[in-house]
Amino acid sequence: MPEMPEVETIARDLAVSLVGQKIVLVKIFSAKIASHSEAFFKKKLVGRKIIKLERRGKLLIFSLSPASLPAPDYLLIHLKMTGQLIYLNRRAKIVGGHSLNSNRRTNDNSLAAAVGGELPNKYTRASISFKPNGQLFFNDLRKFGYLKLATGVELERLLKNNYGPEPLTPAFSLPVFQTILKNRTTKIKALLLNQKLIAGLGNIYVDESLWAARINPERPAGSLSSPETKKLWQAINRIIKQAIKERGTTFSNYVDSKGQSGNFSRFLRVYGRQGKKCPNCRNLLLKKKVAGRGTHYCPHCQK
DNA sequence: GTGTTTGTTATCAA
DNA sequence: CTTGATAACAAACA
Repeated sequence: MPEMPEVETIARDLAVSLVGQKIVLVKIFSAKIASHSEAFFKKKLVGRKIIKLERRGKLLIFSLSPASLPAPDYLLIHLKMTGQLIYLNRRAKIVGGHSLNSNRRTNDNSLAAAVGGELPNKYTRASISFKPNGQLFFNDLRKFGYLKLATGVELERLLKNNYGPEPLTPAFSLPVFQTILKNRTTKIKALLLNQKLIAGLGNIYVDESLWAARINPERPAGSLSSPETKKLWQAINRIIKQAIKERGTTFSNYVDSKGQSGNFSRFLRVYGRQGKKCPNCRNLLLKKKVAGRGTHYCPHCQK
């Protein structure tokens, strides 16, 4: 489940590999994940260079060099739940067998299928080939993710309407966070997952942040005291910062653009740990559905 | 066959 | 208009 730290890791790594490279071929294997036909993607992308790669929330934004024809200026890629972007720095097709992901620690078979062998594989929904070298594979078991072409105007509107301030930026100051929570009756967990209010958090980091701040996920957002709000704000920033440093969390099938797992899994305190002892108070951690999502928490110390 | 996994959006209600 | 709650989506697994 790529959230902000995972997408940030992918964006940083791919920027090193792809910026300055020219797109020479685009293949769409599953029409569902693409905003346009393969022919249209080819027409708009082939011959253009990647000049910048950014992330906003969980969205990857590839800036394309200008074309002479009116054309989309941006390629947007969203990984949603099970999307992966794997970059292979090679000219020709891989001849299967070798493993990209040597230190895999997951029992998810889709991961093994995705990066353990030949690419493209059965979950590869699109691929982009570059000059002078390399191929980017978009794998997505569940086909929730997408590739989308957008003009500058479209991108601007999309970001403005759907993405709130994000952790670790000046826009996400404590006063801004306080304003976001003020007078809201929705559960704090639902609020933190809402990308229009705060961009980048997902189920893992929300559960971890609420535990770190000792706040129950079902508390009405507006009911947090001033000290609680500050504690939660600090927890979010600290956890996201550390998760980026550790190159994200691999829980089910996340891998980075080289097929490697994220290291933050070692630092998870509540996510996926239901039935185990709370690291703070030693009581049992529980899991229940909150805001439609599996929610991990300690009923004893999260009030 | 049933329930579960989640990022995001559609839909409905107030 | 805003806000909030819930279902739906896809595919695989226990």
